[in-house]
Amino acid sequence: MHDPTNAEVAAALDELGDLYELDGAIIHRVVAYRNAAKAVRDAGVSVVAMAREGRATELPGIGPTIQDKLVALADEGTIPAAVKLRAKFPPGLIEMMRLPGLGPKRARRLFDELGIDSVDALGAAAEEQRLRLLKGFGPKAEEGILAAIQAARREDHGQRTVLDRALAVGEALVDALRAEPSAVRVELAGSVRRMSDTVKDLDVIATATDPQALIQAAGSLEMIGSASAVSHSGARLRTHTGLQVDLRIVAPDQFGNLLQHLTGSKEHNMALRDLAVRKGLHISEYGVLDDATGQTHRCATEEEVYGLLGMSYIEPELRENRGELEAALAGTLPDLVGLTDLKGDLHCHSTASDGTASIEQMAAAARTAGYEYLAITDHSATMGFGSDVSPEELRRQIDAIRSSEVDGIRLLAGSEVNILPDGSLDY
DNA sequence: GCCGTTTTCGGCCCGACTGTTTTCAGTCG
Repeated sequence: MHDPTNAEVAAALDELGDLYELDGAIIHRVVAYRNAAKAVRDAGVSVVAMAREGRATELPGIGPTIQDKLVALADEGTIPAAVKLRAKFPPGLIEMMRLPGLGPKRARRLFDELGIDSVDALGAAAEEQRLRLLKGFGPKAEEGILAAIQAARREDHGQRTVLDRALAVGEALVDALRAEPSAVRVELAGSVRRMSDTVKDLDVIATATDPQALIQAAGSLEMIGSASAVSHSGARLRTHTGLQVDLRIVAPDQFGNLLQHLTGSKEHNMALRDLAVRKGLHISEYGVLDDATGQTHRCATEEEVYGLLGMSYIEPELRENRGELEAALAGTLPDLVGLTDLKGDLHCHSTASDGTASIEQMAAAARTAGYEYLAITDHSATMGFGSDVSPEELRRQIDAIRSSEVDGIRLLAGSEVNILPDGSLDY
């Protein structure tokens, strides 16, 4: 029997949180389990091993009670409280409460009062219009539930877009909006601004001399397929590529508040607000309310928002509540590696094998990017693809690379480059 | 259930929206 991994422990804590939520526990207790699950997921060492030594409480969000439950999970393979609750609530209930529009309270009432214990049973009951018998449920609820079930079955909900595709669409959209006469400032927010690996949708915020004109113009852009939820403050757009875009127009003196709010992450914002409350400040997308004066500070920039909390500016890429808030308070935020820090590329293929550009073209591109060196690493015949390169041809290519005349860039033959332990190059 | 340069008890992020209600609970981002 192996010790449960951190991922397994975290899943067990999340499940217990779900079960307690169905059981009607106060939300803070449920949140405590989810926080603990996150702490376990983020831990770099075995949390079960820590628990056995009584040290799991060293992790933020894990106290004596969860420490004990972790030991039980390690010793008995399960948490007794979870066993008890699983007997009370069928697994289908957890699936039901995950449907958009349903939550723990409503899922629980459907189970208690109508005996509905699975998504399938729920769908059947909605079809037969039996849900409206319940107080608080009406025709709209039945409609919404059926739509949610269909969406879940189609599995197109929860589908995410890889960053490079989302970023390309987002930057094109921002460029197009900036070209509108009514636009003053247009920026990407959300997970794409944090450079998350994948994103669910795009958030764009803007200031404008004529908000209505900009919203109208956005809906008629060539790349936009449809616009919905159009209001005085924004619109929901969908690109032809299928990506959803939430556009928000904001007053210039609140641009920083909204940009900070919509950039997230949710975890970062929750921790930031929690920290602010301890200082008597309340952060929202509209401003920062100071308990002491009753005044709400509107911030044109994010620097002002973080500054009010005594923090230096936090780069979007760091906003995941992984210690960046503490570092911003202590002034120990790291300098992020940026494109300008890249000194070269040690893996590229030319038209000599399966690349699409010549050595000279790539060297010129590398020089434009500010690189110091570029290693050409074309396939040899032993790789089994690309053109068949004999040892003689390889030698000729190395000579060609060495004799290529491109100013300001050092060209290396990949087969002859070694990276030394200290990171320097030997060739 | 966790946590504390406001507390060992009493708090725990903020606001909008929705459908169903006669003032709001539940859900969402």
